[in-house]
Amino acid sequence: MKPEDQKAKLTPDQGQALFQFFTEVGIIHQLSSKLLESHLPHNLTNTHFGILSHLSRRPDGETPLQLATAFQQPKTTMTHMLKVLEKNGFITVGPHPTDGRSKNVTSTEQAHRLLMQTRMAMAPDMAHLVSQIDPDMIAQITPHLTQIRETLDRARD
Amino acid sequence: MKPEDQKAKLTPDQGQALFQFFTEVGIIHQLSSKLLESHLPHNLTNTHFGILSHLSRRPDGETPLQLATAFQQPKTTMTHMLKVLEKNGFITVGPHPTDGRSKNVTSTEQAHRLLMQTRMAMAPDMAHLVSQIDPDMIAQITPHLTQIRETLDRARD
DNA sequence: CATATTTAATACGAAATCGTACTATATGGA
DNA sequence: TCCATATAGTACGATTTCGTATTAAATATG
Repeated sequence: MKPEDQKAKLTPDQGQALFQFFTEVGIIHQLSSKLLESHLPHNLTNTHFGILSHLSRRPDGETPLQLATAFQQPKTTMTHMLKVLEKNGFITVGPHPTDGRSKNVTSTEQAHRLLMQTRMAMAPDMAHLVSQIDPDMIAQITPHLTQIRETLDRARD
Repeated sequence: MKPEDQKAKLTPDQGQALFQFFTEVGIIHQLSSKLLESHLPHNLTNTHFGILSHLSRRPDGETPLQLATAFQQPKTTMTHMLKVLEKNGFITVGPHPTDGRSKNVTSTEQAHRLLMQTRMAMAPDMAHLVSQIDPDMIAQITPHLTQIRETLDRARD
């Protein structure tokens, strides 16, 4: 093998390490989702909560398609999720101000209350985790995760 | 507030940081799952692949319940997934040698071929990621993730 | 300005998820 | 041994997921 070999090469160890990494990420995701959902009304998921949280930071609202892409969900799945949130009074769905094909989704006061309430309810769990995990370590790791996420995102061609 | 205050306290910043961390983990999980699934037969998921991979390291097989707990899935979901894997010839489900209530699940030669093939197919993607991410960083982070995963796991009471 | 193409959302149906209830087997006392 | 209780798996049904096809509105092109 010449050094001018261009192709990026993957050693078995590196492949192994990446798989290991993704496996841990997957399990953490599942466990943390369950932890969150244990404090939510039983028909609401992690993603529902994420949508409400996202909308709370955007008072002008978002379109269903924006939400679908933000949360990596198929449009049709988002349609259904929004129907659930609307039926439970956490969002209002109105006409889009400038695009007649679209809709405008905003969160309600009730959603705001749910967010506060849920964060309250999770505080003890979070405190427990922080007592076991070392928040500095989290703070150090997160930017790296962000970078990995961005790379994965760009790689989705 | 006296110093002998016992309760673990959570600063808003720490809560914020944890949420941020879990959010990144969730997105990475989704993106990496999609990446893997793009190289799998279209009716197989991340979890199916995980099951086959898990079984390939256990020639004596596992019970459905062991698999369900290993992959954080409800028993009934596992029943369905195994039915799919069996119908596609990736596993065989036989009687349990010592427990009449249970079953014994083993992976087939065809599953072995699928695993090899899929890892092959993913190699270029993985190599691309490694070229952008720095494998040492992954190697450094993963043990911390493992620790967090274990903590979360213990915390599920 | 007419019309072809693209885009946002949904209707619909097939499949997957998962909680509840049930069956069959195992196990731990009396 | 007999029976109470626990455990492994599944049947079933309500809900969710998501791909395909459809509708309606926007945009581009001539």
